[in-house]
Amino acid sequence: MIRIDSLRAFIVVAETGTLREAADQLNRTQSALSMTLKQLEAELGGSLFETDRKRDLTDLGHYVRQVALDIVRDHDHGIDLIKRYAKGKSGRLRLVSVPSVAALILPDLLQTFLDTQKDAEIDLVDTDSAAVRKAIASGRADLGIASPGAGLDGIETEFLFSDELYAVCRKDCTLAQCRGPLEWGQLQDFPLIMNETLFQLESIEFRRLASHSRLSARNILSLLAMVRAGAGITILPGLATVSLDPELVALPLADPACLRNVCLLSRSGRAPSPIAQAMRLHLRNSLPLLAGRYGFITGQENGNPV
Amino acid sequence: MIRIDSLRAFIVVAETGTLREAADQLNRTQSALSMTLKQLEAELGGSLFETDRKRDLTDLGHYVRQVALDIVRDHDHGIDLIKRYAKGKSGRLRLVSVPSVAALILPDLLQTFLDTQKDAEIDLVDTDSAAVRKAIASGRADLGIASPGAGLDGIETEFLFSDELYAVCRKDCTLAQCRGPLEWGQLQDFPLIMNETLFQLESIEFRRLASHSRLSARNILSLLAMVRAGAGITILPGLATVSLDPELVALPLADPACLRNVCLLSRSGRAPSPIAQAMRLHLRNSLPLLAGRYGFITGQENGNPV
DNA sequence: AATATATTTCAATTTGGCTGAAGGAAAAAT
DNA sequence: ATTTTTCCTTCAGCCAAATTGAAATATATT
Repeated sequence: MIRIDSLRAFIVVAETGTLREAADQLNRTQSALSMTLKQLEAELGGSLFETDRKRDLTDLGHYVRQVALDIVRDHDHGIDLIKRYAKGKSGRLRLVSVPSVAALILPDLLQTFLDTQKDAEIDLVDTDSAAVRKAIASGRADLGIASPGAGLDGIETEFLFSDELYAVCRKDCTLAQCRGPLEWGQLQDFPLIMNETLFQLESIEFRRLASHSRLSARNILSLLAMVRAGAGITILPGLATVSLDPELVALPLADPACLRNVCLLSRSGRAPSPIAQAMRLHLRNSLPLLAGRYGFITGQENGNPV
Repeated sequence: MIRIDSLRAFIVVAETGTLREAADQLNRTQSALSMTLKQLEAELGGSLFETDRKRDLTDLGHYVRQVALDIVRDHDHGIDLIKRYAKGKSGRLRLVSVPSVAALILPDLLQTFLDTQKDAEIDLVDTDSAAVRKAIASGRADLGIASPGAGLDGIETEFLFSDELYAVCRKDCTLAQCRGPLEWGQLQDFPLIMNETLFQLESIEFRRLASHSRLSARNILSLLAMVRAGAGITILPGLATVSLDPELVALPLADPACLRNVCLLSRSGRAPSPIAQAMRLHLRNSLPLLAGRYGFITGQENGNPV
């Protein structure tokens, strides 16, 4: 039987590289650790360390360490959930979101949430959609807000809202003079700076434009800096253009497929914690109220379950 | 401390609804289970069941059950990953081999290996012996199959089998008429095309022949093309002559030293990955069975540890 | 109320990890 | 090369914690 404490011990030893130091951290004698590791190795039928000294891990050791880290993290998180629930606390919600939503929508929304759930705690992290999905799939976060995008399995997707895309260019760009929604053709003479949202767009005409793009940026700030510097134009969801640099303008696009879908992601096959459940409801209730303010669409459409 | 076994016990009790039945399933007495649950409840500070009878769960019980299911499932999955990896059932093996072995022996052998190790992945690369040794020494590959040959340090060598060498010439070559194994002398009037295997051969008479050679090739295809074009004769291990061009013939050699040794190479001073270990055993077990088919020798001789 | 079923409690026992001391092997220092 | 130091393993005894079996108690069934 592999005990979880053995894995914990192994992780610490692998980290410190010495039994004695690990023994100190774990408040155990080195002999106890030595025996624990020996037993673990016997169970696996192979060594975890290259020599008696615990400095270098074997191939097996590296693998076990990786998996053990996950096992221990998941385990601790689960136990934590249970204990918090038992204590009547709502617990801590680990939320990961794309920056535009995190910056514009979540502040209000989390505020009202915290008002109703006095003892709830929220960790909010923002990154790009791919990283959000990764965090959810690996269990590092409870709830994610991002574009659906294919990719990792084990993610449950629920549609939240759609956001129209806008072309963004300098105020003095000739494009800024155009009246009415822009057709793809009108963009073709301007260098396009790609960003993550655009990889979702599947329209053929857009793909053609995109194939000529020679520049891309992940971070909105640097993306806009490039546009401001005259490196080209880009396309962004409406939310990201709410408080735009006065040098720049956001122009509507004609193609009705120009939408970014924003979804709520959670790890599938996993019991949602009460607080995650509450947040989910809160989102569904509050988003329609915010829709007018930011001009996005919370239809009854279904999401794109992956 | 909440033990994972307590959660397991609780899950079963919650499922069966009775202590006695759960006790049967878990091979434990009901009193043990009773105490386990009591301890769990003490830890949480609340009851898991509505009454002493285990039929109905409390709210806390329902929640703990949900989360416990996840915890236990994740835990078991992780432990399973580790155990499978440790047994060589999963993971990636980077294998480098000389072409003759890669082409003739490995296909079957890898197939049967993959049959038993369903989740294993193998990268197979073929090159000449020198490159194989380099790949092993540098850590670019886990396991190599090649001639021992001196050279780089840090390589562990284990004898696999010996393969007899044959002279290869055109069917219409006068040599092809000779009966019985050829003596070195009989070859001296024919231009010899050198190849990598021949650098291993240390017989003095052969060295004399070799010193007059003016042509050499690394690639078997071009080597044979030269022989077919009448550029001379060459000498190859039996495995490389298994499906010979119909224009060519392979003739046995008299010198008993005419052997190519094929060895299993691995980086020394390093614990092999479990899958490499599994492959090593598989090779040792399977090669004797193939020996008859391809006419090579898997004696109990020791390898030539470098 | 009486019987049958299910669970708790308690002392005794077993299991298994932990400690501390002694011994051995590797690295560092002389 | 030899000594010293550092680090790890091994072993016997110890101790805590889980388990058992029997007796007591609670809950359902008739």
